Amino acid sequence: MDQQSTSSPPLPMRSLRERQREERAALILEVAQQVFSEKGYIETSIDEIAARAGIAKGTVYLHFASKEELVVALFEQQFKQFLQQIEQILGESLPMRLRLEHLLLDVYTRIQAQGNQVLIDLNPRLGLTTSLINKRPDLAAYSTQAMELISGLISEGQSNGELDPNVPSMVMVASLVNMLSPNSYERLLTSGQITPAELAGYLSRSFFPNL
Amino acid sequence: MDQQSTSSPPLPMRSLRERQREERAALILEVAQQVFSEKGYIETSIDEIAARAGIAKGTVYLHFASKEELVVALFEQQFKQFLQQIEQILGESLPMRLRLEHLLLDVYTRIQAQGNQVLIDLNPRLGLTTSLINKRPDLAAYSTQAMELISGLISEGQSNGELDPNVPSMVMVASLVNMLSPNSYERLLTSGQITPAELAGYLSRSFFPNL
Amino acid sequence: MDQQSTSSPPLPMRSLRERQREERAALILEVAQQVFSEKGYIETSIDEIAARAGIAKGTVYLHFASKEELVVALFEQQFKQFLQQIEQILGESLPMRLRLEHLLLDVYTRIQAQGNQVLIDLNPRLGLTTSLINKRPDLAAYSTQAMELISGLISEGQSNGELDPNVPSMVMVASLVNMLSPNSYERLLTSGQITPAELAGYLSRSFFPNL
Amino acid sequence: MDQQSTSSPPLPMRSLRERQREERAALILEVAQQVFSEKGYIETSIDEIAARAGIAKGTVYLHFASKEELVVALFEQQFKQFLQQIEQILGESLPMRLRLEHLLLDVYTRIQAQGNQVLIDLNPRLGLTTSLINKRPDLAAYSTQAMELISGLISEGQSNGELDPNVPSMVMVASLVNMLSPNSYERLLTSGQITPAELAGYLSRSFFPNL
DNA sequence: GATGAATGAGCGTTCATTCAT
DNA sequence: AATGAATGAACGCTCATTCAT
Repeated sequence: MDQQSTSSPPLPMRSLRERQREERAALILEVAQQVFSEKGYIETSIDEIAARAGIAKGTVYLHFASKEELVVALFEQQFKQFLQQIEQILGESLPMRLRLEHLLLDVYTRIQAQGNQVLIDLNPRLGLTTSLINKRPDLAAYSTQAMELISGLISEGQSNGELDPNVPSMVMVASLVNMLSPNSYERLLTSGQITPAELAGYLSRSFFPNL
Repeated sequence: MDQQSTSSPPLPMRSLRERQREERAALILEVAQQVFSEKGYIETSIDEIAARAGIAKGTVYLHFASKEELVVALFEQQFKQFLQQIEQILGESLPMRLRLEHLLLDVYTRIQAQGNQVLIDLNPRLGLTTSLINKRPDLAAYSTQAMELISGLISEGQSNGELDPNVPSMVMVASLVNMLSPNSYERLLTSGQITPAELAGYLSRSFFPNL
Repeated sequence: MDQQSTSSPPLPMRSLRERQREERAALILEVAQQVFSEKGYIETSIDEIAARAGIAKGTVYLHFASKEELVVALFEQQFKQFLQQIEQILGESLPMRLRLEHLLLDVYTRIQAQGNQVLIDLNPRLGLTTSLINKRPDLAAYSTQAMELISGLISEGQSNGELDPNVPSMVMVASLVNMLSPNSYERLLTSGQITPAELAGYLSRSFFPNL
Repeated sequence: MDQQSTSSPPLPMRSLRERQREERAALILEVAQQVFSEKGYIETSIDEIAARAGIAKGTVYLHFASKEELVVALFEQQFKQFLQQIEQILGESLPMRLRLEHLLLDVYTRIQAQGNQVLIDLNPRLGLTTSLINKRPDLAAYSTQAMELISGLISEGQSNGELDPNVPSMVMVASLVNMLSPNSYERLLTSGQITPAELAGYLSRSFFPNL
């Protein structure tokens, strides 16, 4: 009666299981994100992630082979989302300045809402150590891709006169990236001293002094 | 009669031992700086610091009461140097813009030479955890002092027209601090893509768009 | 529908695990008692307890949060047993002398069988340090309770003429407590030179010289 | 002038040095006694002994080969004193009861003045562990010698009718030894609830119920 | 002889990972 | 699949002992 598993349609069964599996993985990632943000990579224990997710410690290992794999999966998921966001915003048919401002606004809004989750640069705020980063050079590809998107935007701005062509684009890119993985900005935002829109506006102006 | 019998100066003896002591402490700090920079606070073991310094583990504890005291001593030493540097540069009788440029140049030169050691804000790059920082609220005083110096510079620039008074000074301070505890800039500098002077010049210009 | 699917009793499962858990804890306590008795608190290492129990060091910490908690748990377990024993014996409807003799007999029988485990007074034989004892003033309550029980017995004996009312009761209590946390008596017993019954009889007689 | 050491009379020189040496050793023993009494053997560090004696740590090792040798020397010194004291008191031409009372009075007076220093039985109060004691079986000889002295006294009392001959002498010896390495008695004395003379009197009476 | 800096074995404790159930 | 008890390597720190000065 209860052992009929092999004969009935395996597909729905499978996909149900698979869906459940994915939900579990997503839950773990979500909880992991929170705990990593709060405590940093090293001080976060698998125990705490499991406890907050309401599952057993061993279950985490059914989905992620190690703590390192877990943080890498999290990084990839978030970076992919971030890349999509950049691509979408940069693809809008707006003047370059407005697209930049949109991007900053978006990032800062999220930071104010839930702390910095952008993880650009394998966000050092997470306490990711150089040694871990060195173990996964493949992850640099994401960073590169983001840099290229931003580079393209900068170049575009320099060709059409919106940006000063005398500043090397790599400096502009670096400045922008710095604005996106912010240290001191975060404090301004989370302390409520300034709104994301205001901050985005002011910083955008420093990119477009003449506008 | 029986106490000053040797007639030779007892001071050199003392100062020799003391000098050796200080050299040891300096060596430990130097090695600790390196390892903390490479691996972050938590992943750095006293064992490794001792091994790299060529001394025994116990010897570290003759100079620093705990790992925490070690990192705090390191932070204080570096921050004091940094504050002196800021004070000296900001006190020069130069237009505000040149003093700013000088400060950036100085910081970037050091970063290029030896990696970021400025540690502004209990540099999260070291992986210093919130819990550690909360245990030593006294250290926040250093940060405050630096912020005030920078704040003063910004205000001065806004009053004499060198800086745009319409941007809130706290945003300008945050931008400047961000430039001083640099994420992406570091890569540009250590990879040799740009010189400190160039970078300082370009970034300064973003503060003074009209000059 | 989906939760009680297995139809078999979930309780046995639970209680099985719980039983195993308790057995482990009991095993650890038992081994700890032995090692503490042999070496004293400070010289006993968790490593040795684990090794003798045939488990890993970490496993000890699944049951007791720290070495201190372990010794406290051991103390409480034994003192509770001891208090129950005193209360039961003192509650018997026998002449005071016989109850006293019964108590001594009981204690000495246990000492002969397994060494002194009474731990009265946070037994200094364990090498429990003053600093540890000071950290847990709550444990003094056990001692107080035992002293009060014994005090009551002595007072009773003095009122009904079984004991000499001219000796201050505190001296009698101290003498009796000394008999219960015995130094030299232990040697007599464990060396087999005397039986518990004989020792109890003789000592009882020194309390009741006229009977 | 100051290098005439080899030609002049070496004897006084030697004995001076020797006397100084012995004074140093005595000082160390004295301080060690204090610290061991306060903290127990294991929690006492050579560092603290040296510091309290006002000498360098290494100097302790010029006089005692190890921490264990130090505590053994201390034990021997004190036990020898104690044996002398027993011998002297027991040799007095007094009725046995008064000699016993004298002995108890003497021991309790010292306990009240400075805590228990008798160290009988390698006093477990010092936290001396069985393992240490087992390493030095030779020390048992002191204990044996004291037991024999006390045994003689007891036998004498039993032959001349002062003590009940029906109680085996070993029980009486054990009781007496228990009184001399006192646990609960110490509290009575140091808290001032009773004087040494009173305590000695009451306990003596329990040995001589009919007097 | 005296010093005290240096040593390094050893301890209590944590936690990523494994595995029997 | 899910559990969570068990594991054991690794860490921060202590302190008896040694040894260059």
